[in-house]
Amino acid sequence: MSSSPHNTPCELCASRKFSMMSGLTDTQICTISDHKNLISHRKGQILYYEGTKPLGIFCINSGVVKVYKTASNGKEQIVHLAQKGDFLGYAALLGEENYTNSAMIVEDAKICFIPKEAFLKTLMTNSEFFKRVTKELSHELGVMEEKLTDATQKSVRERLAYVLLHLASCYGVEGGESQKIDLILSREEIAGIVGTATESVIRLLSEFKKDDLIEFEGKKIIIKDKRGLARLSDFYA
Amino acid sequence: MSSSPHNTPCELCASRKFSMMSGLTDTQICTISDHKNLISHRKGQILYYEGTKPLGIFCINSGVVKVYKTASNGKEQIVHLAQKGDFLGYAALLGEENYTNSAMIVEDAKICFIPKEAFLKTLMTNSEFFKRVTKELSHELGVMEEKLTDATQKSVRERLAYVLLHLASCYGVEGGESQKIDLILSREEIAGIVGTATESVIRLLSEFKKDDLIEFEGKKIIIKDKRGLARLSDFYA
DNA sequence: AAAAATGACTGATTAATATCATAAAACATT
DNA sequence: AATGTTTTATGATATTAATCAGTCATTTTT
Repeated sequence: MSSSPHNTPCELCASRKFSMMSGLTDTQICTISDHKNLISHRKGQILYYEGTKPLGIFCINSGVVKVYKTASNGKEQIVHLAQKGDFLGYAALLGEENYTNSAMIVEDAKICFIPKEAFLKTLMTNSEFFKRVTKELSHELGVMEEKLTDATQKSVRERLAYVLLHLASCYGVEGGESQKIDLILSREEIAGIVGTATESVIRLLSEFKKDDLIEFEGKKIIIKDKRGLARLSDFYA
Repeated sequence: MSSSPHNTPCELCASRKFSMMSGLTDTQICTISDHKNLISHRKGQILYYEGTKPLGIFCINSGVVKVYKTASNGKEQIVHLAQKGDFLGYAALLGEENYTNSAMIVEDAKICFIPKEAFLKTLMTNSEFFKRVTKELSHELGVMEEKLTDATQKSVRERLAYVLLHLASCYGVEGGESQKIDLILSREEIAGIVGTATESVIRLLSEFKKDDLIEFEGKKIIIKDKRGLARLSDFYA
């Protein structure tokens, strides 16, 4: 970790428009802006560990972070992939408990750390912000329930197809017919998102490639047939 | 549904001490108390459907409610079993979206309906209450992430063993050595909690019974060997 | 009480997926 | 370039759990 010489105020931050702070007035976010601290992180670095005490929250300026839980068999279940504008660690803070998951940098990132006090003060004095955070939290809960339902009721093939489409919608860059997922994930990480064994992901990706649904460009995946994958991702479609 | 003649104010409600309203002063909850409406529900009745617009929240006075999602294959995934003191439907309200799940009465219940306006007003004017709701929401998110991890990384046997222990901790009544789960759930509902097929639950319960881990008393399950089940519920124990 | 419907259970079979083993490829290090 | 290391890939096998089919038991309806 190295502290950046530049510490752009939130008011001028380019990733703000993607975040829960978009639309708030400059004065409303000044407490946060004054106390935050931008830090650069390299791939593989850990933001925080499950079980430890949260001291503040993280706001992603650039890069990608995986939020995951380590199961008792040692495998990682990735519960969320966070990118620019996303806040991390606020649930543990608001839940007044230790982190229930860990966070690791997947793609080199610039991340602001906002100390607990500054964050909570802003929440308490700015009900608009508090409402947004709560709204986000509520939404995340619904998303997680959906993931749970998919995990128990859909096959690995369906889930993988869905994950690819979802990744494309979040990290996709257009290329005519096809769409490239502009994010490098290992097969093991994809398995961690889907919730399956690495070998299963490898096999299914090969199958998808054979069926002309996807192709590979270096380590990145290109979606060639969105409709085909969508069909695969649903039960009866 | 029949409106109860008695509409105990929240201040005097016996289930309050289990709820997010415990510890709040009487004046703090008066807006809610003045606007709530107690209704009796019978087993099988629906509180709300996934996809519909929330008009308020529910506070359970007695009885049990299953909160579930219907998967594309038609099966139910039960995401939560709610009992006295639990609030339902607030995530949809705070997330400003339609219900992302449905709720059905599992055991005859008395439930207060608190209109959206009264609930939101109380939240906005009582930051202590707002904090509690947010705390609960954050906690639920962590719980759901844990369930997702279990669903993808643990076997059906492990999950069922865990579910039984969890049910015992929530609905258990002591009986010397053993502990009775004082709640009638169909095999299909247990399958919906675990996230598996009904037949698998039936088979595994028979197995658990054969191994003297549990026994049946009518429709209820008695935990005979808590430690044994705990051992089964973990990966390497 | 008889008939129908539902829920619990059992067995057989199939399908999906994890696991184990090993090889090839890619990448990093010296 | 040679080496070690990690990641990806593939094959064989084992295991788990779903599905299908059918019986028995219990409630509900007629």
